[in-house]
Amino acid sequence: MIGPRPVTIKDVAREAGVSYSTVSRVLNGYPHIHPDKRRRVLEAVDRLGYSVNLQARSLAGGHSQVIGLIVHDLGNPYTAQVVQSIDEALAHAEYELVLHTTHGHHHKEAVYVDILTRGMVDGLMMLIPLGPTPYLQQLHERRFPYVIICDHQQYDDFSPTVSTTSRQGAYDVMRYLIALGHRRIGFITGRPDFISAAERLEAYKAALAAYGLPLDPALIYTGDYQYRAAYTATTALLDLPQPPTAIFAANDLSAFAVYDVARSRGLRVPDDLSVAGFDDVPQSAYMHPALTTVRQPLLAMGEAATRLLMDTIADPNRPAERIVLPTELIIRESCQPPAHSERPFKPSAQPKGE
Amino acid sequence: MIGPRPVTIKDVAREAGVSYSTVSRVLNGYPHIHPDKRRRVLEAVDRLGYSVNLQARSLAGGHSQVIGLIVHDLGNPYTAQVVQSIDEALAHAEYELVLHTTHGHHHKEAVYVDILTRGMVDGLMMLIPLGPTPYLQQLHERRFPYVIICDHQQYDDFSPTVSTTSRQGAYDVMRYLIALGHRRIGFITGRPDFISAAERLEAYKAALAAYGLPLDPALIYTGDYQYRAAYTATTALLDLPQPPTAIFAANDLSAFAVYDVARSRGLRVPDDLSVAGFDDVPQSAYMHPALTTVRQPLLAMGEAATRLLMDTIADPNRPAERIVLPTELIIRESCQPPAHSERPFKPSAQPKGE
DNA sequence: TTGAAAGCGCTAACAT
DNA sequence: ATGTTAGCGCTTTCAA
Repeated sequence: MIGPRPVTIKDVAREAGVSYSTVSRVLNGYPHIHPDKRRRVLEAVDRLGYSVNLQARSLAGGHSQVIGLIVHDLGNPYTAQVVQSIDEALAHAEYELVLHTTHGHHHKEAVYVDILTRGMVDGLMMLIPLGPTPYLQQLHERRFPYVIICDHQQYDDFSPTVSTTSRQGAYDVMRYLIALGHRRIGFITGRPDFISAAERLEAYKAALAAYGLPLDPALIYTGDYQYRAAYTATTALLDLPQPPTAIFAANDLSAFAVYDVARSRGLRVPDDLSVAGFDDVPQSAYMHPALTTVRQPLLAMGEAATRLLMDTIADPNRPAERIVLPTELIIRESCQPPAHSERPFKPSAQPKGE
Repeated sequence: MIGPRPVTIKDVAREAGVSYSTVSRVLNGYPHIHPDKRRRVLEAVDRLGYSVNLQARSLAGGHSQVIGLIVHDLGNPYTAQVVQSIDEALAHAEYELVLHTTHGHHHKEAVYVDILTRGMVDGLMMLIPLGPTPYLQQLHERRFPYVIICDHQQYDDFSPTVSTTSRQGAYDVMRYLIALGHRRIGFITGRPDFISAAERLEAYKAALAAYGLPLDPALIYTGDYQYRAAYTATTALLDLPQPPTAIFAANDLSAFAVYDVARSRGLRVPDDLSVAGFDDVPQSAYMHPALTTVRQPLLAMGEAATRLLMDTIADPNRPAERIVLPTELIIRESCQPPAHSERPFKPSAQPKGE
């Protein structure tokens, strides 16, 4: 890189006729400065078009005003939305965003954490759908500010966390489907190594149990949150001797696959088959029929995570806060009572447990 | 941040029993080093778990191994896809990604460019749908490596650019629709201040002219690449005394709105109304009917941009290369000959011009 | 082939 | 209230 040397703090100092630490003080909002000098510095900054070199500031022990975000996969709408809201919230707080994607390789997480926390960033956000790992423990011991965003509630007991009532959300779907009168409800799971997948499966089982419905293992088919696996799963489910009257897919994308299999077999949704998803990605509302699903408060998650991280940066010793955001059952058009039931099944009493 | 002090190059030097500039040399692949010392250094690095502080390296005149990406809006699938592919390509090249979103505020572009190019990054990528701006000129004069990604072909004449044959893509859609027999084709434009929108509109007009079809201004309705405006536009178009038999929307999201308006009026796509979009975002294939659209080579764009930037970093004085990637007409299910035409209209001769 | 030392631009003591 | 100075961790001369 050739061309005019960037304007440094020293240029400003010379231009304003003050020492360069005074310039630094003005720039960092240090209180006791003669109004005159402050004005002169500000003018010089303006005139010269100076702006701070974040690397240098950070190296010198200041803050970098950069935060690192490590995500698992940028490709799905869920992640993309959360990233966007984090990005927006961070912009308000005048922070830069360094983004790292592990592309699904878990071993890269620790590497990226290491790179980023070596002076590069003031804080770290992790949007990684996995369980506890050693680097979190280290981060915690170093009192390095970080926050975890996950769509379930338990990670470990020392990490600041933003999560959602996703288990409850899955339960809500099931309760809704059961109340509609469905007794054979198929379930397409998420990627089994994700905690979120296990949680939703548990909720599926819990709801069945709570309403005294039998658990038929044949109705549970393992997916991976992707279209293709869900397509296969749906085919298998509908080929069952006693096929389900409703299918609950562990995420919206999987639900879209259910739509397509149904359509290819001349089955109408919801008349012949009810379908519910999870996430409420933007296109779910545009589908036909519009998908009944569980909304994850994606925007709120990003905002909460940002606030939590800012608080932690301000005081790295504060106890780990955990924010749990509510999911919401979004009832649209893809579910109705099963074709052959005379009328919706009304749970007469309280479910057992819950 | 408290806790164990990060391992520095000096620690490694002490551990290996060499001077710390030797460590630096080993780490940077400097050739003339005694194999023994090299081994000892490497072992010490391993034992201590050392990794370089990118800030310091960058400040000291090395490279930061970080590249900056400025995008206009992370929220749309188009951007998200390109960002993902850039991210992936960059990871292969062992670069970090600093992401900046202007959230549509053009005045922020220059600010971000300034921040990022002050030592923070080795190169810059811009995914911003606008025309020439002064900061590009400056970047060019400084020989600061950057590349522009836009979906049209002309930006300025000195910027390395990755673009697509998007004008041709729009023309292809029109030719296809015309060949199908449509004579009244509605057009929902993109956001007027985007060059891409103007280009697609031009292509629309050019195709009409080339095939000797009249240009009815009533058939052109201004949108903004968003669902809502396209919904309004479609309503207006279908309310015309002589409504179009086909609607070409300047992006897929707008085409989805056309679907919905059609559906709400009991019009079947494509039987009663043909619909074409632009972009080929992932969900377009899942819609029913599957959307005929123009595929932008989003992944290839990210890869090409990365390669171009790497080349420019390697030699900042190389002449600006422009890579133009082909779009592709993806014919799916949403278009067919107009209901009342006896048979598809076949352009008998070459169109005039093209 | 290697070590010593001078900065990169900045912040934060330490002076005054 | 302000100037002086010592680093932050590293790369890169410059010597040897």
